[in-house]
Amino acid sequence: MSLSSQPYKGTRDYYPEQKRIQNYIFATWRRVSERYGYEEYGAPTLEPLEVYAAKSGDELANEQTYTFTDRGGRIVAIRPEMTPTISRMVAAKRQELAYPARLYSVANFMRYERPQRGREREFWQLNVDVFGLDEVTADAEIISMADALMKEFGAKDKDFVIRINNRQLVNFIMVQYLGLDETQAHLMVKLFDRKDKIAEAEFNDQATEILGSNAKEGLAKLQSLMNAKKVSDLPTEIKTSLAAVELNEVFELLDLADVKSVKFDLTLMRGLDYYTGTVFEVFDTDSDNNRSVLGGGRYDGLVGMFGAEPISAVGMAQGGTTIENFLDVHNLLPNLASTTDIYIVVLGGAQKAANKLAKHLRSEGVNVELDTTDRKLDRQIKTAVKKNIPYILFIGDDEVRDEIYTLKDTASTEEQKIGFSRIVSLIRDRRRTASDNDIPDLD
RNA sequence: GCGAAUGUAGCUCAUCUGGUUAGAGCGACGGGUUGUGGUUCCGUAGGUAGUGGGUUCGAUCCCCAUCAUUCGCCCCA
Repeated sequence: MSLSSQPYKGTRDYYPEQKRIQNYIFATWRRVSERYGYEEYGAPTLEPLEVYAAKSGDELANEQTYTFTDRGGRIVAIRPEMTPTISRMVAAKRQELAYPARLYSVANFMRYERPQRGREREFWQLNVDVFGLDEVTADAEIISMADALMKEFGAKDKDFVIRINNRQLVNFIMVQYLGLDETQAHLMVKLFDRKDKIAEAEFNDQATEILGSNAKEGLAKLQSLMNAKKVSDLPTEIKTSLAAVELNEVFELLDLADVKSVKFDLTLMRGLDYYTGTVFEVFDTDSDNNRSVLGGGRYDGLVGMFGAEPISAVGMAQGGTTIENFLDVHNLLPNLASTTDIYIVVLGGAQKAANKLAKHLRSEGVNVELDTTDRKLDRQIKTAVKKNIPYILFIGDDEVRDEIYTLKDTASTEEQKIGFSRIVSLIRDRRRTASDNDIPDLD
């Protein structure tokens, strides 16, 4: 019997070509996070299941989590998200941390779901969170970072839109304005969430059903709500509520921060139950990839779940698969070269000298792959090209004698005769330019 | 968890309403022209048609099951 070479359902193998892309995404995540003064942390892949049960939402905790029972009878979950974990970590060290605590992580997660575009069972995610700030400046900072992150990936303002809402504003509208009871409010929230996916008539039908005896008045109110493009367009009794005032401040701060692609969207909910204030989501505006590529919000109650005094929190997360799809659709994926700088092609009987040269180059910090196969020249070159190695160095009898080598730029096919020390400085220069742009590009 | 489509060589696909040894391009590998690839010439290897059953004289083709992939729903990153 032979084993299947396919990866487990919903997971991916990262060969060097894919891993380069992933590394590029990770590097961009880290760079932007650190630019805003956030520091990286790590955490266990496993957590007790109950960490998720309370606040993540029933479906995520009960049906989408990989769980098993360990030998001590404990029910263990593979983390499906980071927010409960970082909240737990902050709660544990609440007395020692310096506030505001700005933290980020790049980590993998698993969810037991049906895989489809942009959604895998194992995925990697950036998590950025700030703890200990009650003020809306924190909300604005996180959303500004979301904008900066998209820009760092090369996106333009028109490529994405940041939809912003506030959970307390939604609550206020459901309870105070529409006068719904708990059950009705819950159903209405679900309906709001689905609004973009269904026709207007269907929305109205379902809204009528939920509203029951107040349908006529309620529908009229809903209509005026849906027409509001800005917070200030909302009916007076709503826009003077605390939540609306705060949301408006968030928009003002974003405007000051020059964040352009923002939009008030009363139907934006986000699925997770732990959000308590601002919620936002970055959507791709391209019709081929009309989906969320980043999301987040304020969740002031989660740290307090771990027995500590409550600590306010605002955070966001971006999935590696979704951003990769975004970059693909918008043609923003850079041409990423190998981490190997030079591939040495050996001619005639120069193998010994080539070995020595490789050793010298490596001792100067140059990444060198040496062809030891004695194959025909074109085969050796093909290997270097296929691996996307930026330079090919030829060494044969002439080169050994003169100590001047032929160095070929793989992408441009241009060649130069060059000595040892100049090769080293050339590679160093290239590395420096590459890290300035932070795109290890061939061009 | 629900619905739909798909599954033939490493990849992209053929195989004309079931009919003898399943083909092509690209790729891989080897060699030639004796120091230059992505746009040379010659050659070689590689498929129990996802898997398991069934119908039939005969199945890549029809039926059932199962696995996988893709696209939706649910949910969400």
